[in-house]
Amino acid sequence: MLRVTRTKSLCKQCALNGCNKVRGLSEVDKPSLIVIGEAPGAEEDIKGKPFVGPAGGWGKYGLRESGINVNSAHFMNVINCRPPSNDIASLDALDAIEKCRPGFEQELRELHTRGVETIIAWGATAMHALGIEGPIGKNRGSVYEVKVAGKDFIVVPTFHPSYIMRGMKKEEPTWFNDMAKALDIATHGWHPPKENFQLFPSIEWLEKETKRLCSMKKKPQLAVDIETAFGQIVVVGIASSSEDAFSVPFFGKGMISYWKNGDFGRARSCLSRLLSTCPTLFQNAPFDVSWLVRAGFVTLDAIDIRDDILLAHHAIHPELPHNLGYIVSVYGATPYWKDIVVSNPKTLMAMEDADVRTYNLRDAVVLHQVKPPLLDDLHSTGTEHIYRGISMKLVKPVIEMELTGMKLDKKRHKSFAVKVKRELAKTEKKLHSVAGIPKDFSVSSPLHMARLLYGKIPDSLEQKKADIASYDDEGTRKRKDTKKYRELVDYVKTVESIEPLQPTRAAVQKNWKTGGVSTDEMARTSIYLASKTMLREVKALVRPKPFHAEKAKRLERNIRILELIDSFQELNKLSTTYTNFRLGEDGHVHPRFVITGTKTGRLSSREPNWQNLPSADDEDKLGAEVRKLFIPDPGWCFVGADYSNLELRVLSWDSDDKMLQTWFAEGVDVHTRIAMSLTGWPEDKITKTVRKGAKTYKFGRNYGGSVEGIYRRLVVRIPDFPLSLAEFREADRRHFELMPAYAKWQAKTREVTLKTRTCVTASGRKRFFLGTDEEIQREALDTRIQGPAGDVKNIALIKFYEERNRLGLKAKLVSDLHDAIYVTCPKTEKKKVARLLKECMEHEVKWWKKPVIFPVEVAVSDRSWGEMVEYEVK
DNA sequence: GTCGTATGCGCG
DNA sequence: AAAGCGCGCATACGAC
Repeated sequence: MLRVTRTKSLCKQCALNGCNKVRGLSEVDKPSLIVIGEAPGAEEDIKGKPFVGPAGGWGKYGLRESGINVNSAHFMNVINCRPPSNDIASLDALDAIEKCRPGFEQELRELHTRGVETIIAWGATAMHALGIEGPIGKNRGSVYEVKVAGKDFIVVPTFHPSYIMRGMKKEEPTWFNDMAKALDIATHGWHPPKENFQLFPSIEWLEKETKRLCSMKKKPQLAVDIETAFGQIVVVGIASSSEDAFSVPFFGKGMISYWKNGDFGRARSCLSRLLSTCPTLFQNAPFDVSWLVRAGFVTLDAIDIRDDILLAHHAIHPELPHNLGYIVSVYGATPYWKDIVVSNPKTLMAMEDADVRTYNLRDAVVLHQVKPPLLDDLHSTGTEHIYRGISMKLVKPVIEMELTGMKLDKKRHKSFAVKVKRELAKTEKKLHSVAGIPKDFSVSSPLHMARLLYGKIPDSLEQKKADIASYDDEGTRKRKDTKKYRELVDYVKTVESIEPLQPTRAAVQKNWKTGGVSTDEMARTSIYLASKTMLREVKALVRPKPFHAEKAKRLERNIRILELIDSFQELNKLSTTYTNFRLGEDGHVHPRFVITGTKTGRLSSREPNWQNLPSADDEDKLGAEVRKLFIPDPGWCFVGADYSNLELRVLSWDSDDKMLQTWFAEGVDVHTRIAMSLTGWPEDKITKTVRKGAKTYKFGRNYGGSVEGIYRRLVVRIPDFPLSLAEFREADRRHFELMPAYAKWQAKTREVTLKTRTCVTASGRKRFFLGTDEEIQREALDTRIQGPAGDVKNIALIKFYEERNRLGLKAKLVSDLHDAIYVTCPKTEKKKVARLLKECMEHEVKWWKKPVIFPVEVAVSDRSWGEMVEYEVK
């Protein structure tokens, strides 16, 4: 046992004056590593031992989970005495850090002589005390060689256990990893990566190196990373191992060309040869490769994209962040380097060439570093087939979608924009003039809206008023002729001049997650419906009193305002989101599709998000125009196909629910059947409203919604839904009775999720949940449906890409809408492509040895995306 | 000014 | 006590 008393010489001058009450401690004479925290807490103070309180308990749990023998660690703090109310930032505590320093160093020296050199720093205080600057969030997981008290130590900073204890469970796996890394260093020693970088190649050197790499018998895998600025590739970094890398620069500081005269062409040939001869490795290949293809350095066909670190990490653990800095902090050895460059092109081009290229090559070599441990994890988690069989194969189809894009009908877009803006201005004017809403009222401001709906005064208003008052105080020297002052005054004036709706009878709706008031469409609709009811009641009075007329007037104002606000919201959304698209040189909009964008395996889309454009369902709405703005190239057309009821079919198949399966097999309308099963009514009694209600119910229930929660939303969305809550509960009971397999599937999913805190889909995707018990049950229910549905479509995307290549068709993939795929092709190919798309999408799935096919419906258009018409495939 | 968080809303 | 899931984007707002 080792117990270290720190020098007491400075204790008497220390503000805490505890005379190092809680001394560093290990159970053995020769500990294997050192764990440093901040300061003793209440419990430690009483017992006189470090890490015996709740945070200490969590810390030891973390150590054990990381494979560390708690008894072999030496526990110590930056200071040995408890700061008042545990406040490490207090002046007294800061004083103590200084006064305890000699003792802190003495303790580390003592340990060093015993051969202990590895330190886990729990939290920023310990990290800073060891001379490592910066925030813990960025530096955690990196390995630092530091000199303290004249001795060399290896430090791995990570989160303080109290941070994890306070509920940051999402960081827990990262925390374990960091500490396991420290254990590995304590056991096997620290071998920092070497960097053999060529930053300024001559053309001769580049050609020689290209020849050497490309003529090797076993072609080396090249890690590739690019930097871009002002629409140009500035440098391509290529790493042939975790230590050796070279730059292929094109521009230097200030966008000055790197190559002179004809050497650019020679450099370009080298790059082309490298990229089309050797297998490659990327962090986010869709980004880099689409740049490389557009720059003409390689074709999509020629490049062999063998691995992608981002995709691998996502397949292993979709919940975690996937940026390279994070992945390297867990799997790699290079200390955090991402502060070197900011994404701003101006700043990038102001940097020294050596700095930019070193950063770029570091991005490349670390890919080799982290690849082997990532492949191990893919193997041990059983997610290799997701990575190799789906994610990697999606890379090229996804790049193709981005490169293809869709042509924007400029003329139509212009008139659409004008129309939306005109309607918006009209609505706004009415809000001001007719409904008496102040001009500065912002529909997008929840604070304004809360004042209007509930008369709620924002909490921040008092502070703002106090601020204004402080301008009047003498001595503050605050000038009133400033923009800031005017804004304050205007803000208060606006909020106070909003006359709240009344009477409303609707209860204030709370946001259950944050406790704030709710001002969304549902809350507004509740008030709207209540106002309508009250108005009817007032109007129905046989002998109304004079104040009733006043009341009716106020209610009419409510109704008017809420109607106008809804149409304003709708138009505002259209105006801000869809009247300004960024176009490529080809006049196309080029959205990106992100393979790692979701936790379930769906794709996500961005810049712009192609997956949430208003659908063309409601012809009367202006939103229906948006998809019509996108047109095929001259002589080309669109072919699209969507799975019918994909998620519900996945559920019926995965749960083996005979009822649903029968309905699907018979080809009847399932939502009508569900409505019949809920109500017990015959088919002719199922109105559109009831069917809509049944659909809402089924979707909500599938994803873990409660009967009450679903009903609460349902009555607002479908005001004339005929069932009472009691009847709805009864319907729910009946529904589950009718579908015992579905009920069992849900129960089993919940049970397994709670027990394992993981979820495996039929398609073999895994999630390792980090949320609360309640959250993760709902997430698991959703993932088991959404995941396989996404993968059915992912596989179709891959199949189409491959088959199209095999057949040599001109058709190109355009878009992915979760349950639909859109393609563009010459009109002459329409028939072939329609058939091919249907065939590829209706592939047989054999997961869990239960073969199944999910049927699709095909549609085509020569005109626009918004005018697709059904197409019979022969 | 820039950033992160909250809120709301479009889609499946 | 109650809470449907998965996204991206626009705006507001407070902190730096």
